[in-house]
Amino acid sequence: MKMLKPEYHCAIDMVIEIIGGKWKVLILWNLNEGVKRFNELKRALPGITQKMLTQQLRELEEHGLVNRIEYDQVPPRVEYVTTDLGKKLQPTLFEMCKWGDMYSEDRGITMNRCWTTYDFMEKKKDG
Amino acid sequence: MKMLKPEYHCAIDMVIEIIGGKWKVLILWNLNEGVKRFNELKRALPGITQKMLTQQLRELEEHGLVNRIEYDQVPPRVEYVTTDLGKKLQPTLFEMCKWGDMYSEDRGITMNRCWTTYDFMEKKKDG
DNA sequence: TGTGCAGGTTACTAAAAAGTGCCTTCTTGT
DNA sequence: ACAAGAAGGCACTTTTTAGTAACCTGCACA
Repeated sequence: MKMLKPEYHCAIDMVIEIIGGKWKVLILWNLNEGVKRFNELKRALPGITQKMLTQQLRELEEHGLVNRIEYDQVPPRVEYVTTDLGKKLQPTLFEMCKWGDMYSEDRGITMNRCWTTYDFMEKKKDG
Repeated sequence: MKMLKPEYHCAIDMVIEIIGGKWKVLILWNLNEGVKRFNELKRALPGITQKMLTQQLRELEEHGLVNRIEYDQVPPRVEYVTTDLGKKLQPTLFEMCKWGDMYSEDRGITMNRCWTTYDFMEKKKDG
């Protein structure tokens, strides 16, 4: 399991380590819509393997960005939810998204979007 | 050399790839103060190897965040400067820094700082 | 004559991150 | 009797990143 080291160059490096995993942003994006179950997330992330989803969720949990809620049922029921710390990351992701949008337009890069600047605008309007 | 793939999950993933190298943020931080020569950067980044500095600078250049200016002299003189695209990244880095500061305080993590929220405030005041 | 400096390159190695495939537990449905 | 679904675990391989060490050019200086 990836641990945050006690020493970083600076806060930005730390942030990159926290949200820099292969699937982290995508998971946060999905959980942003609301609470989700394991297999629900799995279906929402085409191409992710069971192992990677578990691993990334565990890391997000360890870093305090998501909560894992286990219900004592059979068959098991586990739900994932973003924490307050995770919600507070939104403005940061928004800025990254804004720059990324500008950058990719400038350089003619296309991509499968998840978050767009527009999504954030909508969210702001609703909130 | 690391190429940006034609396809990304989303803009945020792309941004992480662009600034996510081991020394990228530190280099940008240093170049933020103004133009620097190769060995000047090397001295400013204790622990970096020649190879890593060259490599990270090449990637930053390829991604359009810094410019490499080579003077035709002997001994060689090469200067590095952030581009407009690189300068536009500042608000993003500021947001990352802000969240990181809050996060590390919340979780009792200490670090060798480069950028701090304070630095950005000062910059804003001056500009 | 050879040492140093500026700004690299190349080949090789080690470590970290991601991906693959198969195993498990319990229960409901056919 | 057997499959499927939920939520993983474990061992192994591959790919990606980072680090080490040696080498190069061309001049200036002792």
